[in-house]
Amino acid sequence: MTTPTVQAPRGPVTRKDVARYAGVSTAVVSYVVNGGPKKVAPATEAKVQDAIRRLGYRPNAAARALKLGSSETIGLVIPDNSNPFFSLLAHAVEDAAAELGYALLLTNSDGNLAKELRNVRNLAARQVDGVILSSVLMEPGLTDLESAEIPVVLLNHSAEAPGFNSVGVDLVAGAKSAVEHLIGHGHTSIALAMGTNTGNYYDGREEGWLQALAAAGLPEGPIVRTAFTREGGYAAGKRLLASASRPTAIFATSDLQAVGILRALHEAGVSVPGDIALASFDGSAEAEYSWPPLTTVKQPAKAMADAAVSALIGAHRGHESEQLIFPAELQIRQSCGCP
Amino acid sequence: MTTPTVQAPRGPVTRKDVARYAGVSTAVVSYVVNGGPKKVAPATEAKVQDAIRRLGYRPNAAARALKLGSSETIGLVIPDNSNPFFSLLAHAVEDAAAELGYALLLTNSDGNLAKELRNVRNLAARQVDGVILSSVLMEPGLTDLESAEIPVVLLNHSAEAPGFNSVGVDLVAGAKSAVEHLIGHGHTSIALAMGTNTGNYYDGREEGWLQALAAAGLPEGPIVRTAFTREGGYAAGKRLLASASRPTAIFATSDLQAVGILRALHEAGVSVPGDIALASFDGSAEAEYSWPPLTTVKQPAKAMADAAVSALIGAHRGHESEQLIFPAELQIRQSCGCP
DNA sequence: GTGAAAGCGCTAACAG
DNA sequence: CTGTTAGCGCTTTCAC
Repeated sequence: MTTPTVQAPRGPVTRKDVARYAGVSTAVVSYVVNGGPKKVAPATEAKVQDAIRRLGYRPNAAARALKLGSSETIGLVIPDNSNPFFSLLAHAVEDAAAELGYALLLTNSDGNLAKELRNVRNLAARQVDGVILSSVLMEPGLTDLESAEIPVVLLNHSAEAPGFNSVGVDLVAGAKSAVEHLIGHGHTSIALAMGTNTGNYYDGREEGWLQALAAAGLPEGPIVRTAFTREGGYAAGKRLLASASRPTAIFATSDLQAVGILRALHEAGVSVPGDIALASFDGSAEAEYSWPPLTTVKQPAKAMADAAVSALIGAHRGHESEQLIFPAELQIRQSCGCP
Repeated sequence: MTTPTVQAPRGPVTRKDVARYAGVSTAVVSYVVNGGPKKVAPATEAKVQDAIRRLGYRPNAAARALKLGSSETIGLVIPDNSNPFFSLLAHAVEDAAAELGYALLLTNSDGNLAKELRNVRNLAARQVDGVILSSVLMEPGLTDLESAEIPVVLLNHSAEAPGFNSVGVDLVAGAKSAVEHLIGHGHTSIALAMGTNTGNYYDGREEGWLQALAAAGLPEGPIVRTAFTREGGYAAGKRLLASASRPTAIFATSDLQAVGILRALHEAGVSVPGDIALASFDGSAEAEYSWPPLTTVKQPAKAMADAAVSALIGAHRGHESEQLIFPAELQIRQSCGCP
């Protein structure tokens, strides 16, 4: 029998078991597990490491969190991770958090204010070290986080939000560039398929569309307001097609809506971009594979996620809150009329 | 001054503060917070509730987790939540978990075995109460979870996995039904665009395709093996188009691949379903909005997620492991040739 | 370089 | 019905 007599410790093995096995104190085990704060003699360290391996010891995160007051976990609240843009964002947030050793508690609010509030509250109760919130509201109610002194950053938030850290995208400039591009193709009647937010605040994309039109001396095209979904876009497309003043181009405020519009257009036998040109916003992967591929304003999801996470983790009490706005870049494909 | 003298407790307020404020013991606070295990006089309860509200008390989840040995959290490991099917699944899992009061720690493995392992390990260390794993492997290495006695269920896992709880879909029957449908349209040369797993085990969808062909006395069409992505499908489409024996129909093992194939077909000017018919697998929302809309085998994501969560939460030690296989239903749209 | 011990916030026996 | 208290597993100060 070469195997040492490891009496299988009943139940999970704790730091105490390791200490006993290695013949040291529990403190020493802590020192080697955490690489500090005290130095340990190489020989002792080896003994401990060996004990850890043999016993299959895994530190208890809950105990650690209790002691340290930090769970090394952050919470993410997004409207819907089935939306390609948000799933991309969520993935990027997870990566950025993991990089720093944080795990991600994901919650969907389904665009529902009550659910958003519930999720935030729940996250606060779970001692997360911070919350990244993509709110349906312009000024989310964050009393729970505030009273728990949990840092927040608003993600995908492009409006003013004094007092909050936020990261968003330049909606106005992004939308403007898309509409200008459509204008460059010779269009003079450009509709807007505007997504409706629960919060119902004024959206920069509408402003950008307006500005581009005005700058070119063009009249306001028709606006149809609809959900930020494929279904919403589909409905918008049909309405636009039926309207007396049928536009020759459409700017949609999300790729998902554009995909819906595309379907409506195809069903009606109108050719894109021949009869009606189309551009949208988000730059999700789906936009690249629609037919025709969508010209879209691409949001730098990865960069935004990184910024949100580091703003959150770096957000030490007393920091000035800052509002980061990233530029969005027009990604030209074929739906606009480019070859 | 009508406001009672609430000396703002420095730092987070604990159960002790509440007890002091309400003039009761900490145990009583516990009883009212948890609704048990002891009864509390209504008057006392009211006092405590009031104290809780006034002080803004929120129980510390870490302490609770430490004491109870349960974090009320489950971990989910999926290949990629940017894949519409997985993002749908993740959303469904989150809903099902939330229903039972559990939060969801989300991790992506990016189809990468090392990352999958790392994520599982990390989740185990975080004292999750269970892990739902959509592994790249047929028989994932779960030593970390086993030694930590953390229950697992394999999700989206349709192969045999003795000893594990698993929930999956009937790949063979699903694929077969799609291919049979294509055969019903008169096709005799039906290609397979087969997704490649890292695990590289035999996939039931290939089997289903084969069976349908054999049952109809048809020769095996060409197979092209490619990634489970839009890009993979695109490459597959081009290869199929270029091959000497160009098929008249294609069965793709995922919607994403079908979307890629669609792009290749459109670019080549071949009409769908006129020149080449197409059917795929998953039933994601994206399939409904492609052009033409995809006939696809729909996986019951919601039901699968529910089953996985209840198998996990209900998974008491000693339970027999069971393997749930859900039927997948053919969703007929236009890409197959139906009007 | 190592160990003893206090205590993080909470639950639930046990005692009154 | 309410209070006292031990202890969950861990970190870290303080003493040796």
